[in-house]
Amino acid sequence: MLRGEITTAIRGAVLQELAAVGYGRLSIEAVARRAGVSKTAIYRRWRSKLELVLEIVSGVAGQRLPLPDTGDLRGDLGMLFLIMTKALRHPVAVQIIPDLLAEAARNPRIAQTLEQALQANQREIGGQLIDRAIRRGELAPDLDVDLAVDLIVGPLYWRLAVSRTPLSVEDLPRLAAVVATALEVACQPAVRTEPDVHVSPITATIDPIRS
Amino acid sequence: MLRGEITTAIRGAVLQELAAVGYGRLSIEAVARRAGVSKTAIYRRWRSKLELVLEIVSGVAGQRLPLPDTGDLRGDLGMLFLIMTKALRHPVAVQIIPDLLAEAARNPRIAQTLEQALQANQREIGGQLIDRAIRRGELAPDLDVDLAVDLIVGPLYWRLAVSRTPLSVEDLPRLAAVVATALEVACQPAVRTEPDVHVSPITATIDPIRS
DNA sequence: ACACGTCGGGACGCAACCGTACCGTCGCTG
DNA sequence: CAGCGACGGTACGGTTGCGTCCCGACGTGT
Repeated sequence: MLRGEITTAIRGAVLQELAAVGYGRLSIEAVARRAGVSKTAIYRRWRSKLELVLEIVSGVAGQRLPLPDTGDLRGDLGMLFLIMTKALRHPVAVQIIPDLLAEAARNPRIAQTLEQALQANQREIGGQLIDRAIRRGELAPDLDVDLAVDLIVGPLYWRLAVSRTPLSVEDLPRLAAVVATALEVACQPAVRTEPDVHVSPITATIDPIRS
Repeated sequence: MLRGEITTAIRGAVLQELAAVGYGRLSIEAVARRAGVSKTAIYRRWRSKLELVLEIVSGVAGQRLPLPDTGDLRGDLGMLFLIMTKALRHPVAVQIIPDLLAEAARNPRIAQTLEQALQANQREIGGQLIDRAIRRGELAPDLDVDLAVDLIVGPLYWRLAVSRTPLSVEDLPRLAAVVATALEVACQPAVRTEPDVHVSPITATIDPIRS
């Protein structure tokens, strides 16, 4: 039987090593060194570096966390942003995720695993959030979901994982409000560039809630 | 005197190798092999792998391209998105940029160089775009610039470099319109969650244009 | 208590890469 | 035309990591 404590030590070491040097430079020896374990212990558990990383990462990223229903789109968005911020504030996660995403562009198996773990999870959450809003009447049913996901995830991911400019938690509701408004407008193709609209798409979308 | 043709070959090989294996696995020998050049030729020109990459990347990324003034915010955004899309469609660029951004999180010198090259350039463009809109009266002068940049760059970067879902050029104007609306709303802290507003922030922001 | 099976640790051969020292060649200059 | 200086290419020792093999230790079942 494999000793669980050693398996755990390896998992932790992989994540730390992944954050420290990235997938490209990840070496089994370094993992073993960091975990205080022999290489054999690793090779006995995983066939290769790729499977090692895939199994561990999908294990960590695959855990689905439920998105509580706050009652309205802005609240749901704020909640989602809070969860995302919490996750991407972990120095290990914020280091690993962009690295693996970059690596996924060249390694199909990594891409596939991330798709199944992270993005499926996130798309489920995003879809959930959007579906709720549609059911509430906050968003149009024919909303472009891809565009909506980009609008929801893009700005916060950019800020936290790419730009890395400090972002306080108090800013999240504002971001949520702005993104919510953008989403409400996104399903109104009539908006365009004409400033002639007097009944704005926002009120037009919000109105059904009150009726 | 150093032979320019060899220097050029090295530059190209570095970019290709960077796209193929990433910064972490980039090896001088592989670059020399790909360029059809000896290692000495490289070491004679650059002290280390870091300086090699920094110099070449900043050379490529540092070229400032002007953002034409289309007359209104939506047009400017569409133009910016077109430029971004064009840049991020290059298979080499879309591979290198996320990789270096991930690497920048652990290597301060890379972070600094990217900041100076890419982000300074981009912030200049973004700032230019925002300044113009403010001067036109499309955006409020007290706009949160950081938030605005996140809203502008985030969605498209996410779509092109992370999610990598196909995105046709025809979708860009729609994205531009949505982002523009979001920006217009972003400076109206009164919006919030109350659906009681009858005069929507959009028309409130657009109105000054017509006056 | 003993024998067996399994696990972890260290060692080994092999390959890739680093950075450098040396050597032949080319072009410029007087 | 001859000499000099700088360039590019090859060869080398050292390091690191890969994947495997063998051995000692430990626990278990009878």
